[in-house]
Amino acid sequence: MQTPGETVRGRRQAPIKRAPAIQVERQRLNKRVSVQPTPRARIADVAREAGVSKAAVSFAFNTPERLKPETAERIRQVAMTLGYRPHPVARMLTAGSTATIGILTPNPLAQAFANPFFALFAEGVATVTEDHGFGLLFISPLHGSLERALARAIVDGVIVIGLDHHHPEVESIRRVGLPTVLVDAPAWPEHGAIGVDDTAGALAAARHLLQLGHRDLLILTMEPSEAQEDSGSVMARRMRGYRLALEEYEVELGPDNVRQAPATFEGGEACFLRAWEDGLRPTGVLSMSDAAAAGVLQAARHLGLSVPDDLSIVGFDDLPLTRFTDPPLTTVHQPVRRKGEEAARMLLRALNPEQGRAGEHRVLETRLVVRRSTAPPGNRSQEVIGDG
Amino acid sequence: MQTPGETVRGRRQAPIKRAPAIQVERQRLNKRVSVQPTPRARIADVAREAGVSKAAVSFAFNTPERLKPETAERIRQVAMTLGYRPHPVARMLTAGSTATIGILTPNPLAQAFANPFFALFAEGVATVTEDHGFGLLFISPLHGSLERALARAIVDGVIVIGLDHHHPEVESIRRVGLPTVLVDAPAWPEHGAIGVDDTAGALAAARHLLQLGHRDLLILTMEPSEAQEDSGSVMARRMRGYRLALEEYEVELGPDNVRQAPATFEGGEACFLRAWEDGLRPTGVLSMSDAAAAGVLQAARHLGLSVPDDLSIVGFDDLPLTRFTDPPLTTVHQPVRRKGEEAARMLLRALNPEQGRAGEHRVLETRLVVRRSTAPPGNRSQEVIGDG
DNA sequence: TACGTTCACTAAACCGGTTTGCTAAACCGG
DNA sequence: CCGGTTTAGCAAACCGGTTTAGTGAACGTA
Repeated sequence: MQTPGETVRGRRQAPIKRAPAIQVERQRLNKRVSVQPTPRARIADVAREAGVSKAAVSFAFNTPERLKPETAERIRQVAMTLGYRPHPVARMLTAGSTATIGILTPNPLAQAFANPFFALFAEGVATVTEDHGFGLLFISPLHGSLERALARAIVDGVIVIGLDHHHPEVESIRRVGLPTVLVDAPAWPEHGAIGVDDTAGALAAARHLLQLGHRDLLILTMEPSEAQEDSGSVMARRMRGYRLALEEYEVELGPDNVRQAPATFEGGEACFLRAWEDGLRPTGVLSMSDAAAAGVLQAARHLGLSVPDDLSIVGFDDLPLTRFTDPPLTTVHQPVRRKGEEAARMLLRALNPEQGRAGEHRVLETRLVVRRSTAPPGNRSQEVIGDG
Repeated sequence: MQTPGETVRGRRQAPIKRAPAIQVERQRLNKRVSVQPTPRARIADVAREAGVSKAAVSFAFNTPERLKPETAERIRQVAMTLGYRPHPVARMLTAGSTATIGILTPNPLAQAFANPFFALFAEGVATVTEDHGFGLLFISPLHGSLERALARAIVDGVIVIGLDHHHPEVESIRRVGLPTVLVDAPAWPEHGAIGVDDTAGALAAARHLLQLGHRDLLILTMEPSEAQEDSGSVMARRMRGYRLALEEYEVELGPDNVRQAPATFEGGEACFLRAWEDGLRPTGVLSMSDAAAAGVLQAARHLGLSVPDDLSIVGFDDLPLTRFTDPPLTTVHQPVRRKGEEAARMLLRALNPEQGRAGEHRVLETRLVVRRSTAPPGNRSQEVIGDG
């Protein structure tokens, strides 16, 4: 009852331990069994089959010039019929590099992808990495733990987006010592970083509305809200821009007038509707994301408000979709795709230490793009809360 | 001159071969040198430092109950101070699984991400994979070769999207024997597959326009165009739906009236403008993607055409953005996100062969969603080409 | 005191490749 | 026919972990 092959007692992970050899043996005998999930051919199988050493097989693929042409050809032939492909993991172990870089986000991926901003950023990153032959792995918290996800991640380096000081994960990232580029995050001496001038952009956005005559504003911030006023996060920097403008115009902001909404269509829509129910009647909305701004547009339509006559809206990001909304959205432009490209380039540079300094720190520009979602305040819902 | 350690002659890949040990040694002596890119601590370093065997270190992390609690603690302590994290690649090599699944697309990633459809699909996939603790790797052609990209890819299985019979890569995917789920592709006996009823959706879309009275239609197909009429690809199936409706209404389609455009905003916009320049004056547009349809909307605005009075447009996909366009887009709904979820679930099932059959084949439903981009044809640009 | 267990840990094999050092045979000129 | 150089290919070490089989000490028991 206890065949020598019966040593299989490992956990479910590797139910066939020594078995593959036998499998392949059998498979070779009667053409193709393949009821099982096809035990992969290993280099040793190819070697045996071709009557050469493992080294020769390796050479055949990597440095064929070390072999007699016909030998190399024969080996490749055998490999093909066995359906052999070098096990990428094993290969990487000796190569020392994974040819993959990671994009790390503190939010669940489902949420990240719901904001077109993320896809656009990824597009930028992908352009560069693809060009250099790198794969792209998305790293997000697994079962709530970013740390665990990071430990599993098979990458040569990571691009971290949306992580501020308050995430305890920064420390663990730092500890593993993976080459890193931080995007939209507080600078970090030993790593590269890239961001945009959030404060200036927000300042311009707020000034625009104030200049038009708006005095009752609603501000929509983004998801992770803790410690808004601290200088670390994107949100904090944008908030500062808004506040600066408000101070210039000596406009007070009610505590209820700063609200947090996920940077998604639904998030913005729901948030504005709730504000409306709470009795707020702003004439202008400053949203930290275009996605949420588009949602507000939707909510306004739903409430029978005309944009921009009854309500002005300014977004942030200048995503492609802003040109399609009804009306086209006034927003703060930031070079999202380029941010992705630059981040990727910085990281690739950090991977080849000799060719460039790590620890670079770049800030790209923002600028206000005025479209048709903003206008001087109308006189419809003006007096409802007029406290000025 | 030739120290024994001077064997370093390998390619740039591993410039420090035997060096790390020395490095770490030095680092241990004078606190922290770290001018170099921080040579990672290996399990042997931790073992030496803690005065135990490699096995013990491994146990400390994976099966601490096999160690005396204080030993485990001490080891973990040492590991922490050395900044040790188990090399994920090495770990995977023995584990036999990578805890990562791949999404494979035949287009460059930059292009894929430019179509919101892709992000939405990825969102669906991510929801499921994340839940099961799997990472997500995007695989796209590296330097033009999908095959090479696939060979490098460190995944337990792949979800293939947008690959039809005409891509020679299918054969190579098949050969490596990776668990696979095909999305929107012709079924394939040994693998799972999932798609939607494209033909029915397209049929409904075309019927809708024809029923409204449109007789002069422009059809926008998607990127890879070869062999459109063959039944394999999504495009072919949708085309069949369109043609079926046209036959029902006995409407002829000029050869110029089927045009190919990338499934992006810009693609649709440029394509319609070109058609217009070529003298085409359709009253209705059938687009195989919402992205291109939104582009057409843009182009129409640019040309001073009012939608739907002068031009009716029907998209495909029912992406979230269709609700924000001006006017909201009539389109064929397909459950994109759910398609991603189901594909992921099928693949995960295929990875645990015992718990479910592979080779499943599902077809989800489509349905027409009428919004405000379609109406009976006006009478403005009617007679320009009126040949009926 | 001898023996069987359990405990706590180690040595060595292994995962599947790549790379190094070496050798046997072929080649080559004198 | 001999010494030196190439050529073609092999054996073994290695990458950095995990896992198995095994060992010595401590403990309990008769």
